[in-house]
Order: sequence, then C-alpha cells, then structure tokens
Amino acid sequence: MHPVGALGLMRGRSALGRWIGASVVTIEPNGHLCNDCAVRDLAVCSSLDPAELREFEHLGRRVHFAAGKTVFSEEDMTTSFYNLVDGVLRLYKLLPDGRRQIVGFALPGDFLGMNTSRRHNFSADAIGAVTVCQFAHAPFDRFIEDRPHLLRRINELAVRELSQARDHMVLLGRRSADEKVATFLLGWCRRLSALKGPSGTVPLPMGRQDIADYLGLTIETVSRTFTKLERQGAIEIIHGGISLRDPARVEALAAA
Amino acid sequence: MHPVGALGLMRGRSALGRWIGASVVTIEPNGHLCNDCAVRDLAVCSSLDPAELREFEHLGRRVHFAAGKTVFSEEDMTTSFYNLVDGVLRLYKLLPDGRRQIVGFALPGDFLGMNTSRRHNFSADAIGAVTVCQFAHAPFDRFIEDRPHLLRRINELAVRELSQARDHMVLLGRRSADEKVATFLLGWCRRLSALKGPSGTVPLPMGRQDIADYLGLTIETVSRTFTKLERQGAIEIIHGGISLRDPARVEALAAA
DNA sequence: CGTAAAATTGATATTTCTCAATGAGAGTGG
DNA sequence: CCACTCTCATTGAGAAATATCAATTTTACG
Repeated sequence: MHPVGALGLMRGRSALGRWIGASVVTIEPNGHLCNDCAVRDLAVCSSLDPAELREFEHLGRRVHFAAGKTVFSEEDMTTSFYNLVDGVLRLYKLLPDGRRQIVGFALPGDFLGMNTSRRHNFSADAIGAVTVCQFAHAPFDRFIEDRPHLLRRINELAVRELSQARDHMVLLGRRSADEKVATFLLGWCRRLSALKGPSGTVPLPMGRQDIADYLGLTIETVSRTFTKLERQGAIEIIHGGISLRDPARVEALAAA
Repeated sequence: MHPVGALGLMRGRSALGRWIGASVVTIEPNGHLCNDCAVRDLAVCSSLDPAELREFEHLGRRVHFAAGKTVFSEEDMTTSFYNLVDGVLRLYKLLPDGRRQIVGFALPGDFLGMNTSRRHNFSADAIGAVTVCQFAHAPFDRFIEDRPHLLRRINELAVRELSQARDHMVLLGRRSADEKVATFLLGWCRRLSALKGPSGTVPLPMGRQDIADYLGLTIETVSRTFTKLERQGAIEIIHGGISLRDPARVEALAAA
C-alpha cells in the first residue's frame, strides 16, 4: 500500500471519496457516537466521563470538508468550536498584500475556535479530506458552565499551543533555512508518531509552498534544502512524503 | 520630569531606589492589600469579588527585582505563578549556541507561569526595576478549584496571548526589517497607551539588542532602521525612547 | 496523450548579517 | 568638576544567506 495513503493523509484526493463529487462540504446525519470517535482520548473530550460524553454527543455534529476547502476564515465571526477528528488543516494569516504565514498545522485531536475577540484570528483550510466535530458556541458554553474539568482541559490545550507557538517564534526569528527545514521535519515526524505510531516513511500532506509559508522561507529555498538533505543522505524524498534515513544527522542539523 | 521616568519604566536605575543597594531581590513583608493594587482591574484578579480578593490577598506575596535580574529561567521547575505588578519583563528562549529569541515583553497585569510540563518554557528577566505578585502553585490551585470564573479569566488571558503569538509569527516570518520595526513601535505604543494613557513620547525601556532579538534582526539593522525612520521624519529618537512624529507614516510602513 | 499544477534547478539580485570602527552617556574615583 | 572607563548605540564596508526571476522537469488528472 502507498505509504501516504496508508496514514490517511493523502493530498489532493480523499481516501473517503464518497463525499467528494456528491458535495465538497457534507454534514453527517445525527447519530454519531463519541465512543467510536478516533480522537476520543486526545481531544478536549478526554476530560469527560461516560455520562457526560453521552450528553456531549448531542452538541456536536460531524462535518466533512474536501481537500482545499476553507473551514473558517480569519475575518469570520466565530460561531463554533471545532474538534479536528480526521485529516490535516493549515492554519494561516494573510497580510493585506497577500503574503501568508502558516501559524500551524492542525492534526486530529486539536481544538479550534477559542478567541477573545468574537472573531477567528486565523484561517483554516483542509489539506486533503478532513472531518471535524463542530459545536455551536451557545450550547457548548452552557455545557461547560458547570464542568470546570472541561474548562481545565481546554486551558491545558491552549497553554500547550502557546508553548508550541513560542518554539516556532524561535525557529522563525533565529534559525537558518537548513535548521528550519530539519526542525520542521523532526517535529512533524514526532507529531505523527505520537498519533499513529512510529513509521519509516513520513507523509507530508502539505505542499512545498505550505512548508515555505510555515517556515518563513520561499518555496525554492525549501526545495533546495530538501534536495541538499537528500544528497547528504539525511533523508530520502518520497512522493508525498519523506523517509528519515539518518535521524541523528537531521537532529544535528536542527541544532536542538 | 523626564518622559521615561514619568512612566516608571526607566532602565538601569529604579525610581524606587530604596530596595536597590539593600538587596537586588526583596520580598515585601506581608500585609499588602489587593485593593490598593495598581493592576487590580487588569490582571487575573479582575475576576474576583471583594470577599474572594480578601482571601486571595493571603496567597500572594510581593517580590521586587532589580534591573537585569532573572525572575525565572526556562529550565526551572515551576513552583509559582506570577502577576506582574510594576515594570517590564523580557521573556525569551535561548538556543544551545546562545542565539536568543525574545518571545514577548510583559507589562503590568500580565500573568506568567502557566505550563503543561512542570517547567517554565521561557525565561524572564527584569528590564528596570520590577514588582511581581508571586503565588505558590499548591495554594493557588486550591483557591482556583471551586472558582471557575478565575479559571475562565486565566484562559482568557492565555487565548489572548496565543493570538498575539500568532501575530508575532507573521511578523517574524513574513515582514521586512522596516515593517518589523514600524510594527513593533506601533504595537508597543498602543500597549503603553492602554496602560498609562496616550503620550507624545514613548519610552523604550528595553535596549536595542532586546528589540533586535524580539524582531529576529541584528542590533545593527534595528539601529539603522531607527535612524532611517528618523531621517524620514516618521519618528524622533529620544534618549530612552522615541516620539511618534508622523504616526500615519509609521502605520503605512507597518503595512497593516 | 495532453494540459495544468507542483516541484526542482539555475542565474542573479537584494536584504540582512558580520566585522570593525567610532561616538555618546552614565557612573567612578581622583 | 573632570578625566576615565564601560556599556550601549551608531555607522560603514564587505560578505553571506536567502529571495527573485526564469526555465525545466515531474506529476496529476482528465
């Protein structure tokens, strides 16, 4: 089987093709059970006991997005929270002249939609096919009201993201192109391992331009750096991903 | 009066010189009243009612740090939360080879010390004299236990910081040196205005190297950009700060 | 097979960094 | 009060990293 497809992260075409063609955004009929949910233990839901989970079940609805579709935009009013269930999102901000900074890639279990302003402060696009669990603000807020453990869990996720954001600032402000790429590959690899277990080949569902916009580089520099790493024997470039040939070397390049 | 000293942000020498010379880090004897606190309505405390505040009062103790002192270090175990009461902190991370990225400047009202690991994920130095309100973890956690409104307030601050962190990623990854400096000056100016009211001259308590490490530039580039802005008539460089001569022009340079 | 999008590669330009020297204030001690 | 020294900031010249522009190759998909 294709290494990328095997992890359900294929770009441009969905392994779950049945929604595509019918419609690019599909809302699943009610009746999904949280107990069956793939991110049951990863997401905010991990703080809920079985009884709560049964109630929670009725608050959210599953929504599918086809590759490239926008889940929400920076300027939109926030009406919902989202739990990413399957697929990958690119989270980004645009400058007025079109320059783009990707502020992160969301993976299953990530919780989106928190804000102070009533507006999202970044946009989110599906990379490949995506499933989210969507919660309207009002009922979610009511549910959380007398469940401080859920609030605590949400805070925990926010604080973790904050820590990652700071790490990324260091990368953007103080690392060379080589270090940026090496650090990205390692970090991505670690996140996927945590999610799906270790694997020889690492799928990169996002395109080179996405990687460039995440690392504050141009697409050409990213491409050249990939090639350089491959020539050094550190990685092997596979279609739709890479293989870490010499992880120690990549770590050395990442300079901790 | 000196414009910088007037705002209590003078660098290198404290307006409250009485602690300095005696000791660089001073713990105030108990008995401080939250009601008198300058950040009463800014900090996490704003979510507490008068009765709670009286109880809260006993949890924290005020600690003073002289200019340049480290409040906590990245590698330290976290034993406390901190409420910045007076002064400015630089929050930064270091790479093994000494490169530094300043991830933010903390101002009065900011709440520090949240984390998921049991360690701080950045270091904090006093820029000029600083007063913090320090809370030991255990009693603070106990206090928060049955006060979800305080937890909600803390979450609110975390989410706001996250939003700022993302804005800063855009700056670091996608803006030119000129845009970085202009954006920094405007942002700093706005933060101080919100805190102390608008003012013609804007104190910059941090040094040029701090600004450079915040913007992902070198000190020379920052210095040159300041000079350039001054020659264009956009700003005037004052000792220990600047004056926004032509705010519209600076905003144009910041490119939204 | 043909076309379009994405990725790679090369040549050159630009920005920012590096290295080096100079200048300006603040604190010190005579 | 005045040299002296220290740190911080500024300025200049040249170097290096990365961006830009342009062409080519590869891959995807009808």
